[in-house]
Amino acid sequence: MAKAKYVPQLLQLFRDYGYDGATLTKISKATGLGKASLYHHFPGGKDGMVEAVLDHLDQAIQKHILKPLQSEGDTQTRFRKMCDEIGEMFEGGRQPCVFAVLLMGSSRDVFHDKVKILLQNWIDAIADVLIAEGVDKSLAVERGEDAVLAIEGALILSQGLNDFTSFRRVLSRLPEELCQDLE
Amino acid sequence: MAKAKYVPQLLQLFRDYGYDGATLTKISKATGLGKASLYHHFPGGKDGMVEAVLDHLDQAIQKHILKPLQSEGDTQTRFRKMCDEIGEMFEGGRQPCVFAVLLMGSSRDVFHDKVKILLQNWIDAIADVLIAEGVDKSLAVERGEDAVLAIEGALILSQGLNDFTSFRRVLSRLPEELCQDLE
DNA sequence: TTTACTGTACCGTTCGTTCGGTATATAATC
DNA sequence: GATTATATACCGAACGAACGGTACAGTAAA
Repeated sequence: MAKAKYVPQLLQLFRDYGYDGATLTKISKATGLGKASLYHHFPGGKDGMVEAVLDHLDQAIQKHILKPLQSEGDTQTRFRKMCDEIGEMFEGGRQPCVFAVLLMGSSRDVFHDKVKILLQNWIDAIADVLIAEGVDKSLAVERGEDAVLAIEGALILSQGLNDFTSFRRVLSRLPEELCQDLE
Repeated sequence: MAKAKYVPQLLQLFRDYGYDGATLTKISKATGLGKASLYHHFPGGKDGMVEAVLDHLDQAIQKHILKPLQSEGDTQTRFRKMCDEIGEMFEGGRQPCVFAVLLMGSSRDVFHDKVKILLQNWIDAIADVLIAEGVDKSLAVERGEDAVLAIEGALILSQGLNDFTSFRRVLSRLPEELCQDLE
């Protein structure tokens, strides 16, 4: 499937222009595919393209976030690994989160359910690590939420201010914060 | 000026649908004003409406955030007041932040500068309080950034999960966090 | 009689989508 | 081996609908 070639380009377009702003003309120009050809690869149209992007992201999260969390070694080191990967995924804060993009604007109603699941998975993955370390479940979930929330907020602030130090700061202190009061 | 009547409705429309999604047809329907009337009140068209909303927000921030911060009384109590106001402004996490909305999508290039200034003002207002309490300037700015960042992130997470507890949690612990290590 | 406002009809443009059809390559049939 | 089918990849042109925006005559109020 040649989809693998186009999905990353679609991801970039939706990050740059949002759902409404990423017009088929822009997509056509960026991918080099005619509009009709786009509908050959993505019969679901524009919405289908977003679905493909979200599926791709689901796998990317599993690979770059869940896997580091479930690897061997010290807990804080594993969180460190996750944060390193996140730093790369968002290019040091220069790239917005597609989840946030899709939640803002007219695309919210259509993709809210899928985004919710992906966010939930992310939070749960962090919480599960803490639970395995003996942290109370509700506290572990709270810390998972706080972690994701800090990352999302840091992305918005970094892009809003055109200054990416806050994103780096959040990522660098996150492992320690997550592990506070551990055994 | 009858603008005062329409600007809050515009704010709501942009929050709900984003810049691209808030079409003139929707705006016309929601305000009860025909297109011609809209252009009479907002000669700048859609962009002019956003400008009006941002100006309105600038005043609202001064009234509901800067004023509580500069009032009399205990520092932590003043932060508490600010957080209460913020809780109301975003209806407990149910309303997205227009800044974030405008930063996502095709409207980013047009309004980025204005949004940046408003975010900066907000951060500075928090930092100034801490500086007046003897906190080192760079640390004070960091804390201001962390506060705004947590609020923005909590809004995204709350709306993404359809669960507003994280927003409330962030607001409730923020005053104490901001005041840590204060004499 | 001027000014503030509005309804209607319309402009050109762009939106997402679809149709009809053309290459090219592989597979099946003779 | 030559000849059909079948599937995949791709595109130009056009579709109706909706977009942001405007021209203008008309009404209401001062």
